[in-house]
Amino acid sequence: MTSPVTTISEIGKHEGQTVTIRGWLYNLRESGKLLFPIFRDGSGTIQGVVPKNAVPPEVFDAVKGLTQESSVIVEGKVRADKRAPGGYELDVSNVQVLQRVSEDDPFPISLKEHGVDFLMDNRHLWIRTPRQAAILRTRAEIIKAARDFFDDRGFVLTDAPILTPAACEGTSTLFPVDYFDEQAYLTQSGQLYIEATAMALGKVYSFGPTFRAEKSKTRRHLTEFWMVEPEVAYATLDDLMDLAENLISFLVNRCLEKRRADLQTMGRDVSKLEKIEAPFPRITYDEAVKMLQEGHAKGALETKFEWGGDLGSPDETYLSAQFEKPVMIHRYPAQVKAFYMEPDPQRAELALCVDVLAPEGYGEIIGGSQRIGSYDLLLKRIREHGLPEESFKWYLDLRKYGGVPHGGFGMGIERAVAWICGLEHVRETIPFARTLHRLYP
RNA sequence: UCCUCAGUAGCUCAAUGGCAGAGCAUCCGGCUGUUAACCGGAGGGUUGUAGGUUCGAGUCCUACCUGAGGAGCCA
Repeated sequence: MTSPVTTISEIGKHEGQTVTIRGWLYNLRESGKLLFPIFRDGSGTIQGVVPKNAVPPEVFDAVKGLTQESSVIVEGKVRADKRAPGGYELDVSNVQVLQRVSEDDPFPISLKEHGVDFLMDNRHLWIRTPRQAAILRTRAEIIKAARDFFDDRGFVLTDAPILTPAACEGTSTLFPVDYFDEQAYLTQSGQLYIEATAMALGKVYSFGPTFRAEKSKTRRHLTEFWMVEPEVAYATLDDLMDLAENLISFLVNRCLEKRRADLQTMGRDVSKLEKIEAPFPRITYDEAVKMLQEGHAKGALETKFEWGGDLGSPDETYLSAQFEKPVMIHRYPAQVKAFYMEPDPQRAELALCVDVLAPEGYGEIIGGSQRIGSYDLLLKRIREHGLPEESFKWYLDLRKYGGVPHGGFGMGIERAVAWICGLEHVRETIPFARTLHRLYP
């Protein structure tokens, strides 16, 4: 085949020309002496047309009865057709079958419905389907957009180690690993390390995987997930909220601009995304408590929320349902938050922190805070939380040598993707999800 | 760890305590505009595992295994 190779997503540029597509057979419809193979190549799908009286007999025979997901190189003429979902069809002139899938062991993912367990056992094949491919392309777009956002604003990428000697926040469960003669753990946040790089470089961010051995079984949890974590020297809580809302607006706008067709493939209601523009509503924890208590009085919430506790999942869902945009809740009681958060100078019982809740019940996608600047207060908090002082010696050094106000936040990529794509579960947002009961494939 | 639900053909699901079934997939045949194509035919089963109740168990009981959704915790 001598015609130029192109991708299905670019095929409209070749209308009237003969081109070569390299991909797989997605589906085949036969109507006697007329065959309709649908090809996919990773960039999209296109229907081919193979009339028996218009092609060499060997081409017709190669397509007739061809099995789903057989790999093929196809040559044909691109023709605009109103009947085609993508606007174009391929009048096939030549086909080379690289590997024919056996009828004895057909491709397991049919075009009909399947259950979660079966699909996750076959995740390595499930990702070939148009919907999953659209999700993975959108995830890639969101990651690229997040990096563009920070790179273009003077942030330096400083990735944190994945193997760590101790917990970043004493509470969550860690995955232990043997590290020669020592015990190491997989990181659960890069935050403490990027506080160090922020003191070196000013504005920094990390992007990488994090691991939490929590026995959580919900649509929002993975044991291995990816975070983008910016950290900024001299930043205040208001600076962080500005940064968070601008980041999220940027990500959503990029997807609307570049991945609109994929969002439609997923069935996403894009009108809801089009409302996502900074600024976002900002409410204090005190105001959130008031709203939750009103919600309970109206019967929308089962339990009455009392000041002082952390927000539960139903509470977050209720609060986010009151707004069309993500809502930023700030100044939680210090007692329910991490040891490193700066107290509010106005009210010492509050922490200068913020959680960003995505709309439509997707829950917390960002959590951040101003960090403690004082050496003495940080040491006091480490002792209060019963953390091993020796492990945090380097972290305390950051306050000993030129401590400054600073802060940052972490955004969970999978939750952000799940919300933007409108998915039921975060397991579809990552190529190979790791959950409580799943380590295969 | 706790609560709830589920497990029957390769897949998705039916079956009042009384002969284990359908659609899709596969195979055979038909069809020149199909859109999860359609039409006709065929093959395909240790009903998650181990016990128990019963004349008789896919169905009822007990334990266990596996998975899902949720709580807690979190991004």
